[in-house]
Amino acid sequence: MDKHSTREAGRPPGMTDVARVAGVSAQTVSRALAGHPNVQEKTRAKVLAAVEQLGYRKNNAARVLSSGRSRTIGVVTLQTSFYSRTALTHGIERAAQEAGYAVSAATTASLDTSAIESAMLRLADQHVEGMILAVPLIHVSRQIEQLTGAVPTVTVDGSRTSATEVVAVDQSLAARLATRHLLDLGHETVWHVAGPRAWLDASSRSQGWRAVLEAEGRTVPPELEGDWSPESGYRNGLILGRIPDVTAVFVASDEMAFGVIRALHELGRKVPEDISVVGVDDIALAEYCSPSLTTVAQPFAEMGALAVGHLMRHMADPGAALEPASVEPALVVRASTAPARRG
Amino acid sequence: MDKHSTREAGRPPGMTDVARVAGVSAQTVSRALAGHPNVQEKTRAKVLAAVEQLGYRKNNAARVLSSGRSRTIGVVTLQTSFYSRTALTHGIERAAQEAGYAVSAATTASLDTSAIESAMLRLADQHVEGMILAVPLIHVSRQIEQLTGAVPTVTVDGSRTSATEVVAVDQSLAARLATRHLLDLGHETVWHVAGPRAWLDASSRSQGWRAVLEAEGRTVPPELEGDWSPESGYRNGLILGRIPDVTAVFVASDEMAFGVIRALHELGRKVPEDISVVGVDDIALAEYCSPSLTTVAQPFAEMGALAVGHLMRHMADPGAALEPASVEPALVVRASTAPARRG
DNA sequence: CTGGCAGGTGGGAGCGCTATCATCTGGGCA
DNA sequence: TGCCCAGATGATAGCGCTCCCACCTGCCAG
Repeated sequence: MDKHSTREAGRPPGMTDVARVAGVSAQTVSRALAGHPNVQEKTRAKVLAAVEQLGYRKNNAARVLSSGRSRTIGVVTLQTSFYSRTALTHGIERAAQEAGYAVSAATTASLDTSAIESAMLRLADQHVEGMILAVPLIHVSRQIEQLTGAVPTVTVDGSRTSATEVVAVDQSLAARLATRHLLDLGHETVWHVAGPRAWLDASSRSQGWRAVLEAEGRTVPPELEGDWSPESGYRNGLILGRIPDVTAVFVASDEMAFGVIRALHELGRKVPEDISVVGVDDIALAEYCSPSLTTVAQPFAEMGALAVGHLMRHMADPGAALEPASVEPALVVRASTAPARRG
Repeated sequence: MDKHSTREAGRPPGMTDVARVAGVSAQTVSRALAGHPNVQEKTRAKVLAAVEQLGYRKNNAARVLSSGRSRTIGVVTLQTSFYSRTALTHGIERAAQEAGYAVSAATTASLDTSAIESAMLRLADQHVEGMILAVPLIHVSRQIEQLTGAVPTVTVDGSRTSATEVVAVDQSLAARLATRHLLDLGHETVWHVAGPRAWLDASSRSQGWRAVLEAEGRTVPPELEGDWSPESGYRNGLILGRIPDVTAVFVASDEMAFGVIRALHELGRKVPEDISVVGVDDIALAEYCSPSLTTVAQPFAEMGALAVGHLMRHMADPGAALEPASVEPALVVRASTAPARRG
């Protein structure tokens, strides 16, 4: 049990208080607490005891001001509750925490360059030592270029500036896996409900899908576009379900896939008997959809860790340019896909 | 180091640089930028021009150190991607931003008192001016009691300490709405898949459900318990589906409800023809489930705003105790519920 | 026996900003 | 005309910590 603090002063105890109690200098306290090597075990123990006794807590603001180091990284994310963004953020938080860094999040409601700029500026104001841009940055403004020059930055699934490292899931591969899976099942061709064009990962998936069809000499159906929402999937599903040719659909996200399946269901087209559907993300609910959803799982946690790792190395040596890295998604086959009916 | 030299290009411009360029004192710059009333328009304009010219950005650490005010509030959340937590966090972020406060998030992987304590301490280290506990705090430790005494705190859906304000969705009402809806449809009684007992909102829902059944003189079936995951819903669904009596189920979250429906489906029990299911949350996918899910919508964004509003008032006047506030959920009837079959 | 060297420690000097008080201007009023 | 007050500005002193350097022990080699 901890005892009541003996200090009567209104102010919380400072390093000098600890120093006085431990019978050493403030400087030694600083070193002992920072894990500096050149401190005797005995001294360190005394300091720790004093810290315990006083209930001392470091003052972060003072540390930052004095050292210029904040031990904090910033993450810019879009203000949505799409699974992918949430999962990625968690991966980043965990990895950062393990690396001894705090995470400061700045969300932006839109993808306007100016909105992203302002989020980055907010982080810069907090003296973050590095930033992770988890938004599909397409346009790189002068301002952003300048910021990424000043603060080590890693972009996730986005464009790179001259000074930015990029970490990404190989979205093209995700699309190729999904498309090939459907072709392997005997479908003549595969339709595609894409994400918003402004998102880099959406367009990568679109390209991967197209590439496979072209390589196999299949006709490439016109591409439909959603906005990641289940509702947009539903709308596109209502269209697809009215086209007799459609037997296989690759949807750019699980959430949209739910909408597509729902629409097909309402139109009386059975999944997977009449139409096979593949999503992307492998959200927790994918397995519990009816039918359970075949999808391409994205290693979000791994991504977050990778992004943080890259950022750490970039921060340690801003000069050395790192290779862009990518991690590989994996196909998860469930019940929403079936062999094409030979008719 | 020569302190007499003019500013080098290496370091970002400081307030003294702005002062020099504007031809005023650093003090006046501070006042002008803080929107202090006693500054001439002309002077303020000069300062602003100098700021613009130099690209000056305030140093947050120095401001905090000097003034003791951080203009930041902290949010403690559980490290999950359950919809409810994500949505609430967004509500908080938005409201805080509008109030001119930054949000610092501290996630905890577990509900251990010690884990929550450590998250709160991390926030305290960052000199947050207020905290929002968005975790279902059950056990209040001395340490926590002490922290909430030192930093204005608002709890969302949790216990209150002696110094904490509480904001909550009326979860009991949510449960009563769902249960009564099912009874109104003619079901003899309603089964319940609850959330983890450790969560206050889960137990409130359980109580509300039980209260309605008892008030109506119905038999209260044994309660099943999940962990919010779709998978746990599935497991419980496999049990419920094997009990012939079951015709109506109130599930404590949409995500679990998906699992329940899936399991019932596999067992050949039709929803809603054989069994009606109601969830809680109204996640985006609820409408696109098959059948679309009847659920109780929670006003998460409103909650976030309410919590921030409460916190702001509490911060402004820590003395005056505020009323606990609650917002009301609303039933959304979709296709997963139907009248009981008269047999 | 002495110099040197290394690990430990202490003593300032700031980091960039704001709080506090002092100073200086300009009217309004007797 | 003068006095006084209020509004506008400046000077100074820290906020709590970490940096750089000086210092002081020992202990080894020369």
